[in-house]
Amino acid sequence: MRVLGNKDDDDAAPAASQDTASFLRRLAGPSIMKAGLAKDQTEINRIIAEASKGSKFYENEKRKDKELTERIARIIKARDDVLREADIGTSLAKMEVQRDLSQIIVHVDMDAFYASVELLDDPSLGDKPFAVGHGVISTASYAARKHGVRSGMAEFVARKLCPQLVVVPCHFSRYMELSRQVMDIFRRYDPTMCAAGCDEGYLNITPYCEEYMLSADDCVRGMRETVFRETKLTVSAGIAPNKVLAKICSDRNKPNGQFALDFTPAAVKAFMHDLSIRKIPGVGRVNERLLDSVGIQTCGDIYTHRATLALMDKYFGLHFLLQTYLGIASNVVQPGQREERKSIGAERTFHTISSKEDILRKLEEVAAELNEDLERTGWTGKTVTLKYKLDTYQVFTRAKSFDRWISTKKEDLFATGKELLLPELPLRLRLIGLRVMKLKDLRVDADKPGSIRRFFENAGSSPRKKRRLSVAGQKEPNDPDELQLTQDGYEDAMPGFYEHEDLERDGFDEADHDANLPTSKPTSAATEHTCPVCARTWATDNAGLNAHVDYCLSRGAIREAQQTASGAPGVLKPLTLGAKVGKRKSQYQ
DNA sequence: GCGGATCAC
DNA sequence: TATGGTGATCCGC
Repeated sequence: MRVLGNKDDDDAAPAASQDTASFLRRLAGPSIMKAGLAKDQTEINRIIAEASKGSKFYENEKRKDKELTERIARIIKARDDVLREADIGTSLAKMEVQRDLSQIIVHVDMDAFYASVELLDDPSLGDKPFAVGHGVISTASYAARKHGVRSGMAEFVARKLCPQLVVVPCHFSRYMELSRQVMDIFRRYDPTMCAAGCDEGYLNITPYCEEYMLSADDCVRGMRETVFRETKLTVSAGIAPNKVLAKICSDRNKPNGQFALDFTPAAVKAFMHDLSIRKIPGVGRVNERLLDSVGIQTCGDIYTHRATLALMDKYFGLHFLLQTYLGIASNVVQPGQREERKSIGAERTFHTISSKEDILRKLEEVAAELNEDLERTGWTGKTVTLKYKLDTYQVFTRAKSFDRWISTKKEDLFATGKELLLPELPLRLRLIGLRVMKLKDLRVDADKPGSIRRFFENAGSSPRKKRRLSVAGQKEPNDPDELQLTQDGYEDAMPGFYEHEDLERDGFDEADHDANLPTSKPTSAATEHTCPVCARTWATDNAGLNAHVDYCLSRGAIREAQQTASGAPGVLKPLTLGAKVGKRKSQYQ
């Protein structure tokens, strides 16, 4: 870099040099920025420099400017070193080479599953806004969603949003029964399909389409029609070259629709470019905020801010984000295996208790439940973890490991839990749980994967694939040069208390934030709607309304509803820097 | 190995 | 008045 005042150079007119310009500004003094609009500050600076030239003061200023210039150069070099090290261009090129478009992956997702089953069993629910759950909403009917009712929402909040809401209790055995029926249909199209919870799954329909000379779209349409014909349940589907894309696509034309991505790199990248980062599995509310803090809202922004991300790899996980930017992920579909289970536990929420007797009674109940589950499913383990939640909702865990397989007897589980809990007292508790980890399978002849019995036995578990193609003598799986696109993910989680959010078709996903405001243009079937949360009215369709309601709710409207209801101030959870984005083995590698 | 935190379903 | 249960993974220590 050039610095003003090289001996040979004094009479040159280096006005074009950035460094020179900055030195002239420096020389002009620290108050220059406050000087307001001088008529020609550059000319003034030149005159000042001319007047000072040769003085000790001038030489000292020149030295300090040189040092600053060098300091900046070191910083820039450090940045460039990091970027060179990260070598994003090469990384992207390597990833691109590994892109596999040969497999047709489908994500199938039942529409408002629990609610649809309830409607099936009680047609009188008709078009009424209703929800399934108790205390907390498991699933809202589409009519209820129009009022802003969402899964995971407290029932009292839901009633505030929709006073005429009908809430029916869960009938898990019915859901499991229909889930099994539907999964059996899916398996006709891919025998090794992977159930992901009771209401969704991943299929590889490449062999099926080939055998029956079907397009992917026709195959999936037929599959969805079959499900409806045999169960009267509707299912939405996404068709794409990998699981992450398929999952995002299945949300696109919900309910009772399907969406196929073109199987070309250009189409995939275009699809990703404007997609909200929040749509990426693994990016939840926290990571969304963290990424937003460095200017990333869409997957396209990943590339825009790649330098920042390279510098902050430790916090964000550059590899994961670059894969996301390119729309590259695993396309391996296979059923979850029993031996992949990592832990088994039981926990219960109750009204706040604080007496030692009450607390120990609850602990004992939880120990009894866990004992049942362990014995029924044939597991033991080496580590017992106690979990408790204070009446402030803060959660704590305490663990104890043994050098032997533990007894799964209720009394022994209770004793270990007690040992962990007593030192913590006194406490005001609203939840107690026990979990056993480092499992040992007591059933040597485990049921075959995909069997009905296995499905029910595993209820509540969510085994995830670790490393799929780890064949002895093969390439080291962690070789950074070897992109592991064969890594599996989204293995079958079993039914949770409620199904995940499933929004209606949107036109919201890839829109920017402004598009979530009532000023956004309606797509089709636009009529006058009023947001149940912010009370604004505008012309939109159901999808637009839902998108807006989600936006509203995500901006703290739930808290407001609570305050209105309880008169108590909402509690903002602190933002913490937790696990970095991605690096989820189940998804990418 | 432990505890906190995040995420999915 | 009032907000779930099960399981996985990652990080820092």
